Amino acid sequence: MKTKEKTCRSDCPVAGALDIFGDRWTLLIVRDLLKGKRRYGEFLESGEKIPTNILASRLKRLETSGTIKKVLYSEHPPRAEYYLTESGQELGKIVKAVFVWGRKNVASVKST
Amino acid sequence: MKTKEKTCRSDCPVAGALDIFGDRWTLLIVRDLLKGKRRYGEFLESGEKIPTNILASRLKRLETSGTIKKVLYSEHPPRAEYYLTESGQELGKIVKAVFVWGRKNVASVKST
DNA sequence: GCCTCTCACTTTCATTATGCAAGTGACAAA
DNA sequence: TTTGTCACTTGCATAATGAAAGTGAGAGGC
Repeated sequence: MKTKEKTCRSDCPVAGALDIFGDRWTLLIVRDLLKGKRRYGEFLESGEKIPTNILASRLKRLETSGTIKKVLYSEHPPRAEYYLTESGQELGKIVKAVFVWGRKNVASVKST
Repeated sequence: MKTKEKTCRSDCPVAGALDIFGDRWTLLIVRDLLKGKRRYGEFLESGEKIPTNILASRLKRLETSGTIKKVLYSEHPPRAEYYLTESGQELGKIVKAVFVWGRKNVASVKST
């Protein structure tokens, strides 16, 4: 019955996907996960310097959408590591394609 | 000499690419271009109802980055059509991958 | 026990971006 | 002359972003 949890912009899969990762930070987190980063503090260390509140909100959104999974490695104090789910791995392929595209087509990056 | 026009977030190609299309609208315009849409008014008709000022700013950014090209089909009054450049076509492949990912992994879209 | 430190966030708040609506300029048609 | 269309631009209220400080749950040293 409940097909949609909230009013969507459209029924287009591209729009739906962008509602999950259509911003300047989310795919950078996926990139870091592909690099093997697992913990909150590690994501903060990346060169782009994501603000802590943004990181927290994006991790939450990725988890809610089933793209990543939060796994506790300590109960007391609560400490967690983040992993890509299967759909997250598939999103990883897109991130790799974005990497290739950016290396070839972004002016400020082409000139290595 | 002038390697970067402005301070970038990092030298990562993914970050550079997201500075061009990392938002909730830009890839929808590319999607529409893939569908054969060419004119301003056509982009406005899409189901997501992009605001006119956002559309104008995104078209400008895509043109500046060399992803699309604006071609006048009338001088007086000035009327234009937009086309994907070569790098835009390559970005189109990513949009198609996003479509496939979204259809498979976005809850509000899966249930068709 | 007490103090300091780390990790993983949360909160605050000024700044920026978004998005709705109305306005503008250049014509074409009636 | 009036109306209409296309492609934007402008104004403004609201929402998102981002810098920085704060919080809570312990761990480790003395």
